[in-house]
Amino acid sequence: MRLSSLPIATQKEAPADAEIISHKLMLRAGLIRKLAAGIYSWLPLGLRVVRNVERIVREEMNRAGGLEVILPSVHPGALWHETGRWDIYGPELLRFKDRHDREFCYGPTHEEVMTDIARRELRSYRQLPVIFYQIQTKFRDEIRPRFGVMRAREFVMKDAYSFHIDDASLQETYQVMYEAYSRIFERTGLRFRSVMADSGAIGGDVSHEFHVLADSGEDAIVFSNGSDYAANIEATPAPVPEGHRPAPGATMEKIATPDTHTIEEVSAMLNVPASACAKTLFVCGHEKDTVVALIIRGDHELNAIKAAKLPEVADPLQMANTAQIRKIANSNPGSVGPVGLQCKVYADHSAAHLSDFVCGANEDGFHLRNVNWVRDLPEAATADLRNVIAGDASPDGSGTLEIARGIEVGHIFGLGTKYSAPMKATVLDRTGKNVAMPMGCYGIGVTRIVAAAIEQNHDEGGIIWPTAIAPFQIVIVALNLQKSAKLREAAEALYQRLSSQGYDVLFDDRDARPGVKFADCELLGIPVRLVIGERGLDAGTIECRGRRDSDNENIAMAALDDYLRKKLQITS
RNA sequence: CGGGGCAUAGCGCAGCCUGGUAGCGCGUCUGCUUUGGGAGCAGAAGGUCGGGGGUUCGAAUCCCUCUGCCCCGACCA
Repeated sequence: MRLSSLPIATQKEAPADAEIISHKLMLRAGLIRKLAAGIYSWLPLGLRVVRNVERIVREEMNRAGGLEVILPSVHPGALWHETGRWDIYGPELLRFKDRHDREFCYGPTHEEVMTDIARRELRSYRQLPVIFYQIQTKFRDEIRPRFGVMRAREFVMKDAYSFHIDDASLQETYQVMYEAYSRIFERTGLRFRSVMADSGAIGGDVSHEFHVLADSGEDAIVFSNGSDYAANIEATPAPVPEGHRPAPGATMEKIATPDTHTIEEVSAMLNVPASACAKTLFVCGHEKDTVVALIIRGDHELNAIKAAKLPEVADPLQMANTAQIRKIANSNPGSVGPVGLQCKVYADHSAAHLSDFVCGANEDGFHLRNVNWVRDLPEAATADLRNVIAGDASPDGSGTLEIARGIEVGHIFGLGTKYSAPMKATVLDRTGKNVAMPMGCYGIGVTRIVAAAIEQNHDEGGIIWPTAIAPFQIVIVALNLQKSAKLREAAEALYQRLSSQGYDVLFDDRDARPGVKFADCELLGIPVRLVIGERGLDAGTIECRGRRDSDNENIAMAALDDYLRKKLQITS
């Protein structure tokens, strides 16, 4: 592509509403443009990256035995009623009606549609297992779209679904897909990690997530320094304290703590560590108008996924509002505690292990000190309610846990018959009996990978694309073309030659000053830059520089092919 | 959804408090000069100040309302 024919100008300043680096750079480089909140257009350079990611995904899906399809993005509501998800999916499901007043939705995921295909087409165990996949636009009406295409409402996803005669076959395919995913992310050139995950709303028992590692990631992922244990923090069990709870010491006393609301403030005022405080959180109960109290040690954080699994607690987790808290605790948030509560109380294992702890007194401006379970309040039901913290023992018993940030770009699930049973997607087994097919589903956020790649790979100058997904492998910068016909001929010839050799080449043939061209090269992040100027022309050399290099290399024209092969070593 | 904020040229912003002919930087266009790290000079185009309503002789500015967008939020107990 000739840059002179691309009518998209790069920008020095990013729009004020872009917050994270990938969003800013994508806008400045002209990869995307916003149409509405969470809805983006992909411009030529951005689309090339998307297509490269898609190509890798498609190749590996095909290699894993997947069959590509394209399913409709608009779904009849009736299909979603069959599985009950029309009612439980919530406002993220974009619903609308056609001219006949019939219900439809824009597909946020395609289990229903895929299962409908399966139940129509699949008749016999002899046809199984089968993997269908598609690469297609999804829409999820996110509460708060943000971070550009990272958390967009409309996005491109690869979703695959597998159908099986039994769980053993599902597990086999699950493993195949796990390996395919690992290859996909290796081939993108990104640093990634697979972790065990909570299967969440989609259901099933086995589940792994694939995360691109980046400090700006929204997810916390946990791994052991003593084993290969790795999991999403949501799914990591916290260790249960060992040994007996220390015996109660001094008598419980009430102390005035005016204007002291947070654990930090309380622990500073009373000069006790946060780990000797108990914080009380009220969440909405499963039964209407009930609340449940959750007690967590002061230095710990509530894990919403774990809490929502408690039988008395509403799923998804919803915090009680101030009015509900006042009603049950007789005080405002900031002074609440577990002593004397009339509602169901759960204590995290670590909180249940506390003796002589500090907590709110259920009276505004007061806290209690030297509080003890059994002696001062009934023993609470215990559960794992907290996020693990760095240094906790690994759940598999070897090593301690460390925490890193990640961007979730892939997720695979063993679904079982969660969809096939209600939708009656059955086949005949060897004995001639109808059985519901266990299913797996496997997703990759194609457009999110593009943003994640930038989050992980950028510098002050701009994007640094991994070669495999870069919009172009090579950029030819021709300096002062207008001054020398000879220079122009040489640049043209090089562009033609490299293009015909199969390289994706961007030719900066604009009549712009050198500084402008160099700055754009860095912003666009093309892996290899070749500069043609008067300097090397007569000497028969060309100036080469990798995007991450700090210096130029002058390569003899004859040696250019070797240089490029080495620099761009493309894995496949 | 709750709370906060913003909306003025393609992008970034000022002007608003204290009402009186809409500005700056970048970008764009023309010309000349310049040409190895986002050039200089001269000129130009481009805005119904998000929409609607009100107050006023007069509204970007004050008031009401609608819309759009952004940020924060279940981690405060």
